[in-house]
Amino acid sequence: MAQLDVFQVIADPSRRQILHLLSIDQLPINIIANNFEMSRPAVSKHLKILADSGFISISVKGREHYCTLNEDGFVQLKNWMDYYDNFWKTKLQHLEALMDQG
Amino acid sequence: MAQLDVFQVIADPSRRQILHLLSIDQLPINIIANNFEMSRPAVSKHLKILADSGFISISVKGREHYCTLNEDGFVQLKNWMDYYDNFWKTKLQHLEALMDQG
DNA sequence: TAAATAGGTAACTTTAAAGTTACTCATTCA
DNA sequence: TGAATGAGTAACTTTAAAGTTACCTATTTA
Repeated sequence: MAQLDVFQVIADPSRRQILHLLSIDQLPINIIANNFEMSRPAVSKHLKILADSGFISISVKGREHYCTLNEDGFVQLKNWMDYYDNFWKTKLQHLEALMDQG
Repeated sequence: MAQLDVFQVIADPSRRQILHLLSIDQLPINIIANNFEMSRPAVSKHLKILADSGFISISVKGREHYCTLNEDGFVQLKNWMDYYDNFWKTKLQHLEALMDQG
């Protein structure tokens, strides 16, 4: 399967909403689906994408599949963010250095 | 115009590559376009999207349009990231608290 | 001032993503 | 054990995004 792009994964508002739900509590798939207008199979697809890209884990308990947040996907995003965080921090420090000189 | 979703904006690999280029130096549009296989109008569209969503600023110098990174777009992403950073930090602290008890 | 350079935009095509319905399997419970 | 519940998946449709080409304007320079 083609490696999923984490940026592509969180581009979808529904998927971000799912992540937010799961940041409050772990939930079985039907409960998640109840929070959306769209059909359960649609939610199911989103969950598969989130699982394949490392944002959630799914554990089967009887006939229920519980979803939990998984740090892996977030780490990839954070690495990207950190680069630009550092860019802006460095820029600010540079400005401060100029101020000190002046 | 419909408000642009910053997550949607950075979902495109070309746009992220543009941001990376601009983290090294500010550049006029043609120079940016030279770094890509795609046509200049395609790059131009990406730049408009990046500008409209607050990731870059464009300043006209004669017939050249210089592109620079703009912090606004990044801040929106960072706010989102911080929520989940906090989620994982809190979770770790909770685990540590359990360890201390046990 | 004509040619070259820098860039915007409209019209169109292609493609992939997100949704749907219909079907299937597995588990639970009455 | 049959009905209900929880969930996966295949086949299809629709839509929006990303790219293209063609054409236009503005600025610079020879």
